[in-house]
Amino acid sequence: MTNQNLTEAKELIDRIGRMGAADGWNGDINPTQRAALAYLARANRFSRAPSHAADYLCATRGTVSQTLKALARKGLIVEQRSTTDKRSISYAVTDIGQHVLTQDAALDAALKQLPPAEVAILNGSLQKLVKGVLQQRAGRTFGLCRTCRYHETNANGARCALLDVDLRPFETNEICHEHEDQTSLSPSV
Amino acid sequence: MTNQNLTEAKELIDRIGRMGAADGWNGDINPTQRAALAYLARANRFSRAPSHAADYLCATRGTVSQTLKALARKGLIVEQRSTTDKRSISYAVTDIGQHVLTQDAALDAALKQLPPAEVAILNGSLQKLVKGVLQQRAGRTFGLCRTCRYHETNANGARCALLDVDLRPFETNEICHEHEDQTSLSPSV
DNA sequence: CTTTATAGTAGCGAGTCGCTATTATTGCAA
DNA sequence: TTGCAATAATAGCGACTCGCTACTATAAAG
Repeated sequence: MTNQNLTEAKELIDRIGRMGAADGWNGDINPTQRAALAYLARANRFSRAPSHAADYLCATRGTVSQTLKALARKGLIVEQRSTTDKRSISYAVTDIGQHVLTQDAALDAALKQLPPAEVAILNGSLQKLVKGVLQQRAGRTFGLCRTCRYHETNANGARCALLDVDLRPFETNEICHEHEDQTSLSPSV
Repeated sequence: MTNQNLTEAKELIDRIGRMGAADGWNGDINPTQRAALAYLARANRFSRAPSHAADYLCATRGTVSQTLKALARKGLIVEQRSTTDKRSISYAVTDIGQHVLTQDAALDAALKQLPPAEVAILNGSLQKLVKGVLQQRAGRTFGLCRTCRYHETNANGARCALLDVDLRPFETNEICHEHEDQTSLSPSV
């Protein structure tokens, strides 16, 4: 029956995701656009390019490029061209975009009905799953800045040892495209 | 920080679902078609109509109608018109369709890496979430036949008290569109 | 024997999605 | 310094999803 459980888990994940998607058609945007918007809202200033969003969303750059252009057209994000590298673009979420993000519904409510402790356990299992899938497709982890191997604290506050920049306090709670786990060194499986 | 946990849970669910979707582009079909195919493979003979799949997949009948036609075009399912009700159609998964379904990959492997006990707990939480969302959108539960309020055992074996038909043993492990929880009688919330 | 409800579908418009070019730009190396 | 491979983003294609509004059968209820 363990195999039955695996099948069921897979179906449940798919189904709950699909419900979240059906739920995400609110507020003039579609589920994919909502996911991209949510990513940008949670990503730090080094991780708001189309290619980063594509990595996170497990889609191609071409697809994400279209999605972001649609969001920009609707005024939910704004393009910010880099001065140092003229190829790259960073998108910032506007106030309207932030507001649209708050209009979630069903899944939020369902989560609130679960005991906080259970949500924590659920998070743990889901994180393991994400990590497991990531391992196979050689994807990036996109963890919180402060949980990264390159995160340091010094006299000024926080610092990223990889990019060699100081970090504002709030930034350490954002998602980073360069994130790498501290607990590595398990050579494979 | 409990609010942080809720946001994270939502993001994780979305992300793992999206990974599963990206994963589902294997074998000449897209993720939606795979989901519909998987549903038909798990549904009992009373639950394989377009409208039932639409209910399960949280999509409109129109959309699902197209998806099923695409699957039929590819030979993964076959149309079976009902003789009693000439309006309704039931789809059956072909051998080829069954074979395509086995070609999953990343998510399956990641699930296998989790301890079975953790998978069981995960299932429990996800089921509660699904139930919670369903409650809000007044959707059907689509549980296993044998866990239904109308499931009975008699001299012949199993029976459905709602549809008043005898059931073959394997059918009690299939998903049913008419499924209703036994533990009801909580008038609302 | 008409309403009224139900099951499935067609067609529309916007958009996703993988794919293959294509255009800028950057960085490295001869 | 010129040349060229890598990188970032995008355009365009074809198949498809998706919500939506009709629309056609058929079935059931009055």
